[in-house]
Amino acid sequence: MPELPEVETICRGIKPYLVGQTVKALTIGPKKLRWPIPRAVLKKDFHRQTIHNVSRRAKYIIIHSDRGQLVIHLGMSGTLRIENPEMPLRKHDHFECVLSSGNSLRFHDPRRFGAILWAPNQSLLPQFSQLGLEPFDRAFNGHYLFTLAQRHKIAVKNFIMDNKIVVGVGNIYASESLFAAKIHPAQKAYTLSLAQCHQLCSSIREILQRAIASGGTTLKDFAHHDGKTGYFKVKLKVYDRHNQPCMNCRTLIQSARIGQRSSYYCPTCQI
DNA sequence: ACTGGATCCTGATCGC
DNA sequence: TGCGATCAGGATCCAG
Repeated sequence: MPELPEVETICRGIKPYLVGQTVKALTIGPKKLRWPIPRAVLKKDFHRQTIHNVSRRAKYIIIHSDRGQLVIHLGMSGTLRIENPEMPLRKHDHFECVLSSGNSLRFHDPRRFGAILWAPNQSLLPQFSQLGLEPFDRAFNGHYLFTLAQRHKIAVKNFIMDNKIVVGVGNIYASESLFAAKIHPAQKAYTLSLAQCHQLCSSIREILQRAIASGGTTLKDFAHHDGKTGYFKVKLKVYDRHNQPCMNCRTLIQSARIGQRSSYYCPTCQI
């Protein structure tokens, strides 16, 4: 479910509840997520640690302690909640971390595509080793995209969704960014001009930034929300708008499968 | 080295 | 109302 803006929003939302807290208890469910939860090492190394920061890399949420980092990925259906540990765990709650404040952090994920990992200090998770640039990194610019695009024959939509190129662009914001940049999603990456790459880069940044800003406004009551915490509705211009009029030119929005994912575009605005 | 397809799961929705 | 088919916002793995 969550794309980068949602993950960033959740990160900011849980941070004040976690920083400075000590891990008083861990409850780890029996089911494996994308990978098994490293129960033994978490009980040994994360239990009783103090959390001193919460950050994000790509769509991973990183909870920093002295001995290492708890790394959380929400997959397609994962959510995090701050709750009273007295409340019973719900179906599909796979992980709970009780804090010294009396709150608990709970990870809920029906589809179990998410992940909970442990990264000891001075180690690099394999999941992180191949990641491309953050979209807000200064090095992520038109030249960077243009250079990489030369080597790729895939559709530009798949290109910008490739984590080795740039992280955090999921299926929704890929469609939205390409609409903003007026680029057809099926255009082959290597045929992009430098100008298109510049445009695409700034569109991606702008779309994600706007989504984060809109998520920020819903942050206030983070701990009091239910499972929908952290999600927000952004005005999407093409995604899920098949056969609805383009907001620029009124042409009907088309949908197509590109790389096995549904894609939406305006056949008039996006050449 | 790059590419497309299969794959891990559950739940919501839709047509019959 | 019930039932099967289809689809879902992610990311990895593998054969070619």
